[in-house]
Amino acid sequence: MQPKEILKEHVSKTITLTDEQFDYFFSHFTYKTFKKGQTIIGEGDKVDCEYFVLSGYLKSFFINDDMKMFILQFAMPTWWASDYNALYSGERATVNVDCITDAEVLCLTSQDREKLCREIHEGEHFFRWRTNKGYVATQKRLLSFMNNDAKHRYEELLAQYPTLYNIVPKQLIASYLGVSRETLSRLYHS
Amino acid sequence: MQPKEILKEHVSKTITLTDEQFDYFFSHFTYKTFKKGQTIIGEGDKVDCEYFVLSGYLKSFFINDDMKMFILQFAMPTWWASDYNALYSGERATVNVDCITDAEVLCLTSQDREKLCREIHEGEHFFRWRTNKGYVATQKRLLSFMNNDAKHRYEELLAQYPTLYNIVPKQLIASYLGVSRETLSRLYHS
DNA sequence: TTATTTATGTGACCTACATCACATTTCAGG
DNA sequence: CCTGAAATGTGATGTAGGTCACATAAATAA
Repeated sequence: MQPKEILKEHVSKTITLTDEQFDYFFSHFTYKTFKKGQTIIGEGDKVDCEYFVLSGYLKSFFINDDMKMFILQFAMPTWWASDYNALYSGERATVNVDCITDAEVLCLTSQDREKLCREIHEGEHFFRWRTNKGYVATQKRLLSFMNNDAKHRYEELLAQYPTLYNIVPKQLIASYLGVSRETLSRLYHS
Repeated sequence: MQPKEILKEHVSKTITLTDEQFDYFFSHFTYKTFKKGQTIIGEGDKVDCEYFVLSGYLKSFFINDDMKMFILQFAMPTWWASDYNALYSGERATVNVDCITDAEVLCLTSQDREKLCREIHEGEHFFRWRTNKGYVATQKRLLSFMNNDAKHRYEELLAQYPTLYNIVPKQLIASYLGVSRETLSRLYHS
């Protein structure tokens, strides 16, 4: 399937655009490819894009002072990724985004997103709903963090995204769950 | 300050509306008062409103199977509160909202919010940005949960919201931080 | 293929925080 | 102003999960 079709199908789940409107919408995106391991957003960068994943897997993550990594999100096809704090506030990136596998993405600059939101009311609607879904999902994850132990969170993750298990190194799964890789290893060998 | 002025000042930080537009916007809100301890949204309720706090303090929280409480958010004046999952999905409430103190709020039904978003482009813009801020804040809190220990999170909370310390029972602060009340007590007596 | 890194498994031990028990203080209602 | 009910403090003890150390396996480069 073509990038344009993938995006169209995704957007159509929330809003209805005429073909002309969608052509215009799509014209603001730039197609890019990245290699496995490549950095898309690095800490300290100026952030001006968000990324719509066409193929492959990204991760957005934070590195603390002890060089320990915490994964905020895995991004799979039709998901969006960026450092949304930096993107909306204009501050430098504190969150990194890089490629777990080779990946194809569509880039949308913050400027163009705001332009599209201004020019196409439905576009603004789309981005409101997308953000809202992200908000609710993050809140659920926060609750799960407070409420459940590591084993429970591990099972939850696998139930929700079975594909991750085969594609993503266990280290990264551990970083997502907020446990050490040793603990994760013990969890699923029991 | 009047409810209308409080909301206007709040909304003006993100968007510009003419007086007529704002009058129309405001006409969709309903003023309500609640007593300390009163439930605004209870688990299992049908949720059709979100609440803009004019005065007082609310909390939104989740109760797990062991009857343990987890606080998602304290809502203070000019903050919004609801069960946003239930509100957007139409499902029953899993998150409760109640009053820590006597409170005045403005209620906006989900229907009216969507109506306003449809009729006033700037309105949609406002709600998109508000949600985005919530999203980023929740993501930061999630990171803090993974990264920092209870003491660090405690100091972070007090630095950000010093007023909470005097108004909100320590139990609730503990529930927000995700530690037992005993542990919290030990943290700040050392 | 082999060499060299990088990911994973597993034991021993440590620590932050939970839980339970009970004392003490604070507060709201009569 | 008293009185019972919450809220808070504090000790003793348990446990999930961290950290360190090293073995093994898998992936990537040469």
